[in-house]
This record gives sequence, C-alpha cells and structure tokens, in this order.
Amino acid sequence: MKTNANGLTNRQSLILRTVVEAYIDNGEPVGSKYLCECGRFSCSSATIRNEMAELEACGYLEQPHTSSGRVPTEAGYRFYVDSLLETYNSTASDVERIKNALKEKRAELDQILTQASRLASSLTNYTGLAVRPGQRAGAFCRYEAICLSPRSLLLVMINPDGTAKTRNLRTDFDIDKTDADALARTLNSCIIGLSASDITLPLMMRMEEMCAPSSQLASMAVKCIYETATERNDGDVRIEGVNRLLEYPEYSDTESIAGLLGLGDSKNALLDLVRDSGEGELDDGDDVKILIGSENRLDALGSSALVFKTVKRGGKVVGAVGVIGPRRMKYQNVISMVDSLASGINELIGDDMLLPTSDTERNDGNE
Amino acid sequence: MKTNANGLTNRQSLILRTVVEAYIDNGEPVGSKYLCECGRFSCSSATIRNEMAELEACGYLEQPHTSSGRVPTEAGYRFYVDSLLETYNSTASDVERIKNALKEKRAELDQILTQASRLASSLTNYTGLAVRPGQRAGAFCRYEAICLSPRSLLLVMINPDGTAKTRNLRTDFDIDKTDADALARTLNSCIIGLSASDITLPLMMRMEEMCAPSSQLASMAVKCIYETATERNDGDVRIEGVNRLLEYPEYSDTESIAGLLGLGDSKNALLDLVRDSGEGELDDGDDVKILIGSENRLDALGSSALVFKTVKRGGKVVGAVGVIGPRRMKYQNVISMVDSLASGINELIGDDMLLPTSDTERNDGNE
DNA sequence: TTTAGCACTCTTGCATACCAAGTGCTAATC
DNA sequence: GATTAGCACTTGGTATGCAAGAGTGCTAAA
Repeated sequence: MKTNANGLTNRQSLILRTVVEAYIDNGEPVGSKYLCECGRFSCSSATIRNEMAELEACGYLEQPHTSSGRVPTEAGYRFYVDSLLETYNSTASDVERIKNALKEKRAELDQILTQASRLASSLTNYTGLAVRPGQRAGAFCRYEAICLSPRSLLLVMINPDGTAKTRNLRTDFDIDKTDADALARTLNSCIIGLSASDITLPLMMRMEEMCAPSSQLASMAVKCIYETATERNDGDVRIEGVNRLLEYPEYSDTESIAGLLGLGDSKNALLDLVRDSGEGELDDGDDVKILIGSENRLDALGSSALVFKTVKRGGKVVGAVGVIGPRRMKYQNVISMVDSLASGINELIGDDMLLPTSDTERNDGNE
Repeated sequence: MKTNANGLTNRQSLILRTVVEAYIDNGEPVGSKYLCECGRFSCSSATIRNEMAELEACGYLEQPHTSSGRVPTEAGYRFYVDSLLETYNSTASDVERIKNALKEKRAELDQILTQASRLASSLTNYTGLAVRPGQRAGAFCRYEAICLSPRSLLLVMINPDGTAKTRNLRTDFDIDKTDADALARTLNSCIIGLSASDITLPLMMRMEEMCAPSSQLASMAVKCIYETATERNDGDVRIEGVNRLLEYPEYSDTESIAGLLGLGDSKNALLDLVRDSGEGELDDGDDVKILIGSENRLDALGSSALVFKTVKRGGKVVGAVGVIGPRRMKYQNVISMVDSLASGINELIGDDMLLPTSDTERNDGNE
C-alpha cells in the first residue's frame, strides 16, 4: 500500500474528502453504502468499510455510536481544510462585489466592521464576526476644541488613523473661542503621545497656566481625554446573525446557543484569540485562519469552527472579520468569502482613510 | 355577589393575583389545591375551582389542557399589571444606584443606551432593550473643518444636542487651514437646517464659489454630510442579554429565540412600537409602558412581554430603555427598575450633556 | 353559598417490542 | 494480497400499552 505524504493512500484521502463533504451537505453520519453508491468509487461497500475503519484508527473519522455512519473528527476537518487551502482562491469579482456592498456604508472603521460582520453572516448564512482590538490609551495624535456656547465646548480627539472621537465639555464659567484655541494649543503641545501615568502634577500646572484665565478647562479636558482613551482600549467585538445558526441541528440545543450569545461578554478572550493566531503563524499572517472545534480556547466555540482573516492598515492589524459556524462548515465558500471581505476592507480603509502622515512611514517599528 | 369596578368580586381578584404571582414564580400551571393550601383563602378547593371556572369564563385564566392547573391569559396579566401600576414606586436609592452604574461609562447617548441595555438585562435577568429613534436628516446645527494633512480633512458635524459626528475627507489636491476655514464658513452659512432636497444646483454653485480655490471641497463635504445625516436617520436598537432568557422554559424552543435574535433586523418595527405607544397614551407618556404578548404588533414578541420607558431630553423623546422577558415576568421588580433606569438616564443626559442654548428653553414647543 | 366526593380527562414516565441503518467479521473469490 | 458477499450484532428511533398523578367538573348534601 503506497501512502502519500500525509500517510494516507489516495483512496483513503478520497474517502475522507467525500465523507467530509457529504457530512457538510447533509449533516448526517455517512455510511459505507452511501459512499459506495455515490459513484466516486469502484469498489464495494465492504472495502469502503475496511478503509473507513482504517481512517477511524488514524483519528480522522469517528462514529457517534456503534452502527451509524461516520462523522469527521476535528482532525478530519483539519485534513480536509488543509488540503483545500492550497487550492482556494478568491475571485476578483467577489472582492469587487463585496467592496461595493461595503462601500454604501463607508464610514468609520467601527461601522465598517459592523457592516462586514452582517455581510459575512448574510453571505454565508452562518454567524458573522468582526473584531477590533483595543487601541493604546493616550494614542491621540491631535486635539481640537470648538466652542459651542458660552458654557460648553466640543473636544475633538484625533487618532493617528484619521478617525476622531468627540466629547462635550460643560463648564461652570463662561468661555469663548480664545479659550478653546488656547486649550487646543496646550493639549497639542503638552500631552501628545503621553499615557496617563506620564502626566505629572507639574505638567498639569503648566497646562493650566497656559490655559489661563480659564485654567480649570485644562484639567477637565485631560480627565475627559483620559476617560475616552481608556474606554476605547477595550476593543470591540461584533457578532451578527446568531439566529442563522439556529437552522443547523448542531445548534438546536439551548446550551450551544447560550455559549454563542455569551461570546459578546468574553470580548477579551476573542481579542486574544485573534491576536495570538495572527502572530503565532509562520507566514506573516496574511492568510485566512481556521480554527476548528477545540483548536481555539473558547469553550463556547468548542463545537464550532471559526474562519477569519485579519484586517490591516499600514501594515498593522486593526481588526479581523470572519465567520462562526458549525464544524461542518462550507469551508470552500466561507474561506474565499472571508478572504474577499478582508481584502475589500483593506482596500477601503487603506485607500480612503489613512492619513498620509502615517502612510509614509509604513513600517515604523514602534510596537 | 357584589362585584368591584372591574367586574370581579374581591375574592376573585385575590385568586387571580395569587395565580399570576404563583405562575410567575414557578412557571407551572397552578391548581385549586395549591391555592387552597397557600394560606390566603379560607375556603375549600372546590370553591376555588368554581371561582376559577368563572375567571376562565371572563378570559383571565386558561388551562393548557383539561385537567391541569390554570395559567394567566394576556388579559389576566394585564389585570394584574394594571392593579399593580397604581401602587409601584421606584425608590430614590434605586435611581441613585443605577445612576452611579451608568456614570462610570458616561459618554455619548449611544454608549449610554448600550450600557443601559446591559444594565437592564443584568439587573432583571431578562433581555435588555435600548432604542434610539432616528434623527431628522440634515439636522446638524453647525460644522467645523479641521485640516489634518495636506490632503485630508476632518469634518465635524455638530448636532443640536451637542453631540457630534466626524468624518474624514480625502482630497486629490492640497489644502490648508484657510481652505478648511472657508469650507466651515460656507457650510455654516449655507446648509444649516436644510434637508437634502433643499440643496439646489444654484446653492451648490454658490458654495463652491465661496470655497474657491478648492471649490471641489464643498461638494465633497455636502455629499459626506448628506450620507452621514441619512445614515443616522436609521435610529438604533440595542438588545443585550438574550442568553439570559434561555434559562426560562418558555424560550427553550429555538423558534422563540430565533424571533428574539431577529429583532435586531426589524429595527423599524421596534422604533415604531416605542414611538406609537409613547404618543398614543392619554397621559403625557411619562409612565412605564407595558405590552404583554400580542398587545404589540411584533410576531417575535408574541409570547413575550415588553416593559419600557421613554428617555427624554428637553421634553423630546430621544430614546427608550426597557426589558423583554417572558409574559410571566416579575413585573413588580422590572417596572420599578425600568423606571429608575430611565430616570437615571434622564438626569444624566439632562444635566450634563445638554447644550445651554436649548437648556435654557426647556419647554420650547417645537415637536 | 359552600363543601365533600367521585368520575373523568389528560399528561408523564416507563417498559416493551420492533424496525431500519450500519457496522465488523468470516469465508469465499479475483 | 486485495476484494467481495453474506450474516450476526449493535444501536437509535418510534410506536404501543400500562399505571400513576394531578386537576377538573359535576352532583348531592350541608
């Protein structure tokens, strides 16, 4: 028996593939009879039974109970997916189509990710996932202050990527445009690039001095900036279309659903997951990542598969989009869809929203 | 038999209340024997059976099947809730506690609502709901333009309530602070208070002229403003903690869950629901609203109850928070919690985030 | 008007039997 | 040596029958 590089004969590989695909399609354990009659093999069911017993010994297949058909194990899916990865390619037309769908709602990254998550879900009929890792506190690169009324002021905090956050400051005393401008100048000259712990009392005092006569404004603004920066630090996870999974029998019990719904609460674990798998690979992380069953550390996803790809801006990972579904997922479609989606987002945010200032220094090594 | 205003004898009312409360607690049909032994009645089970038959005839109770205990009908819950509403009162300490919980994440209304939804869910162990109706397109009251780099510009669009949206404009040509200032001046003088259909070609031309030499900027900005304004128009619905409902047997089938999860998609229906019930009541809408089962028009909520209260800012409805749960909901707790929560939000956004301009004229009649 | 008692209905749980699907194994065949 | 046909075996799912339990409605008596 001549075996291939992976230790299986050609026929065994073909049987495994066929089992995986049949199970993906029908969701029911596939037996030797079915395989024998599907036309791909020119041997009897007995032979196939022998081969399947072999595949089970290798850990690629298993039976839910004695005397039912076989079902792929995690390793079985992994084998299937790995052999698939070499051949998939997302067509340019897909990318174009997805990009157009995204473009209608072109806006901030937050909204793009939400859209992407929805899109991923509706295109695949599984659950869509979008992740934005937290940003470092105090990462704003510029501030502006706009005087709205004698006693309120809009603070604009601009991120290096060109997006911005705004917050409303209300004062007990009257202020005017001069005060606002002074505040902006002070902030821009004093606390750019500083984290909260870098802000010392002497610095605060100097800033208040620069903002005089409305010196109180400076401390209010700094507090506000600190709050905003740390609050952003959480990162963000969008999960859309969990209800689509209810169609699949593997999610017919409430527990699995509860797990998925609770996923939003375990933000950090998901963020870690994306981050880790992005860095740990040998390649530079530009591929679609696939985690099947217990390959991820999240209990809630123990019986699911996760297909995702990171989104980059200027060479830095700024998020990820993907799909959560049953382990018997239509990997072929999903992989190319996720790839296209990530590419579409990359084009969108890369082309249209990146500030030239950081664009020119694409590979700054400040990590 | 002397009946009360509602057509029931005192004993019947008491039986109904007891049935509702017992069913809320246990989730199982309650029979005459249970009632007889609970200590509230000094008559035999046979008498209670007669009374319950009467209550069933009135439409307040029903039996899942012959020979099981009784279960409240929608009308039964309604009776219970209405008799409850006269007596509930949210304690000041509740409001304080909730306000503190919200304050940690004080930010924009969007975030407050998300937080409120989570809070509602965790405090009641049901599903939390927060709704923000859409804002009129073109409702921005002021614009600012900040030049970020020679070829990109941050457009700040300020709402009447003091919140702001920002968008990044990327140009093909170089711009500087002068251009940005000119753009802001132009926008502020030309399109404040205009809807998209009010913007005519002559107006556009005049604006481009005012922005010269970078006249192209004006049309880019207007398009961007239009997109942003209409996109906000959607309103927003946050549903948090659906997984908590999985604990309750009435949501053990996947269909009911699917309905709830799909609720996010039928945004508009929910928004209408909140709007309509806010206006249609006799009182001025300051009460907690309760919709039980088919009292709302959403199929997905047909077997659920919805308890919510609108959130106002300057006399105008800007959102609503509430709770979705099984019809046998702990109304007493939920009602006072929702009331406290809405009050807490009202205080937060009323006190801290309203622009003085509209704050001073709190009761301006522009609705 | 209330109560005691009884017959009736319906659900639930349990044990049994049975069928269909699919396997593993052995012996015969290419 | 690889393949095949045939048969015994295992298992889940479904239908059936039976007994227990819970609760009601009704009637007759207090």
